[in-house]
Amino acid sequence: MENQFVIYNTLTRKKEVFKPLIPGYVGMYVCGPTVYGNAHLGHARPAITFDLLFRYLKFLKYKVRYVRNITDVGHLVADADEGEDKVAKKAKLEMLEPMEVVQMYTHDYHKNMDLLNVQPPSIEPRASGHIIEQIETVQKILDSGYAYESNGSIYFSVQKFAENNEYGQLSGRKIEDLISNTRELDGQDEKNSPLDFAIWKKAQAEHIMRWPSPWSDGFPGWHLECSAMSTKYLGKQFDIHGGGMDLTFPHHEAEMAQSKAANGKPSVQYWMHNNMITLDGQKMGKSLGNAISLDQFFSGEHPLLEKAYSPMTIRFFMLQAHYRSTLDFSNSALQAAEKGYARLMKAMETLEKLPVSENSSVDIHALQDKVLAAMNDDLNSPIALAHLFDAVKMINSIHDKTETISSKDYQYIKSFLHTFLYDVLGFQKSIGDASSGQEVFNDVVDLLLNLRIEAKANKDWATADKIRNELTSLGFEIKDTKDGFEWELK
RNA sequence: GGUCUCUUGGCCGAGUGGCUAGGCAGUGGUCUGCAAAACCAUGUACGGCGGUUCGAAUCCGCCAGAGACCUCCA
Repeated sequence: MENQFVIYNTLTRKKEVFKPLIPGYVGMYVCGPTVYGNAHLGHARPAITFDLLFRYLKFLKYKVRYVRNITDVGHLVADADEGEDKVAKKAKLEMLEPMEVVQMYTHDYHKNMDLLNVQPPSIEPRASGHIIEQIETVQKILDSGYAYESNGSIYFSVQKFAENNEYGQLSGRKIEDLISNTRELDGQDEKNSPLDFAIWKKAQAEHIMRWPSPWSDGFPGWHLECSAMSTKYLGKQFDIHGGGMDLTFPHHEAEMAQSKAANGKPSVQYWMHNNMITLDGQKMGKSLGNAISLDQFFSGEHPLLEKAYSPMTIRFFMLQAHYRSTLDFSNSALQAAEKGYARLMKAMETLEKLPVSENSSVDIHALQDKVLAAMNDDLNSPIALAHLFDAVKMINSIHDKTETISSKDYQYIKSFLHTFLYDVLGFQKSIGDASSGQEVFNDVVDLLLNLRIEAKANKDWATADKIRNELTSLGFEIKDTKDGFEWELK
């Protein structure tokens, strides 16, 4: 059976069979964070979505170059707005250097991505480290005739570009609609048309991040960095470009136009966009002031959070929804995810000690096919997970001896589940480091519980209950089993 | 205002023109001295009104509600 990997292409609004430009190799570019605030739940969505894609492509034996940028240029303006002299006169050292801000939040982002088990991309370029490339890109666009200079700034002429190129295709917009719907904004008089966007901007006096260029001391336009850096690391044409849906317009539309203007051909084969995380039905975003940071999720320190949620709970929560659907945050949804994830991981532990039989009563290949078919259908992780819960049922049934599995099948499915859950979905076992002190501690708890077994054997319920109750009050959870006990420290 | 999208059972969340998604909660059971945990089993659904069709929650139209983008945003 032919089972091809299909992905939804925003450009064509259809699912398409994925076929890389060069067989066996994939170039993908994803818009990373603008590092001016703590990483929040919204940042985790594209990171996890495209981490899944990255991992799955590697699982399919592609050699992948994954580029995810850090935007550290263009949006950073000195805090002292409104020309307040008192603030400006204060000692310079009391103000944060822009790069200090960038460093702080980049570190925060990386730390949280690690916790979420998001693999680092192959290359993580920073906009500030590619000013030269961006200036070159501006020059190329000027040479192509689709840009013009105005008062030291360079603007991209959308209407001129649209005369013999597509503009608006990605975001489904028409030039006429764009013209009639553009708002009146300040500082638009330099532009020939409100549709035009800056690719190089002359810096105002208060703008602290600035670089020399042939046109002015200034900084590159926001959309430009992605064109320049994707071209540099992936070539003029590459396979996949990803990002949040909110970036389709204007960012990606502009990027597409710039890249084509600079390179003469369309750059991206497949555009993929993840949907938003919502809070009470509204997009969660820093600018909306309703974003909950990942640090807060992991610590539980936020008025809206009933408790702390582990990074794996967040990861599981996201993968339980399709990446192109909005996903609504709530405590009950996260707690449901937490329990579901625990059940899945518990079954993975049970998997290690399954009894094998002569024959299998279960069809492990059918299971594997269903999981992979779901992934092949535009990364349908929720369906894949649904089938993995069938696997949970299967594992538990074999454990309870109501189903059987052959040794050969056992090795096969164990290997597949390990690969799929840990390498593709990126789940991790809960981190329980067994240091030597920990082992002694474990032995002591076992000792106490063995005493309890003896007490039980003697029908000394008072002692048995005392041991259990006291341990419980210390935060242990005691479970009696057929042949003994299990415990864990909550 | 323009463009587009969404509306699924107590909650989250898939999917499909006719065949049980799944998770959590609930209920019943197994296990247990009791309990907890675990495991097994299980119900309620597709915003409203029309239309197409042998058959629609799934396609079309209208209405209602919600959201996204149009400005920095994942």
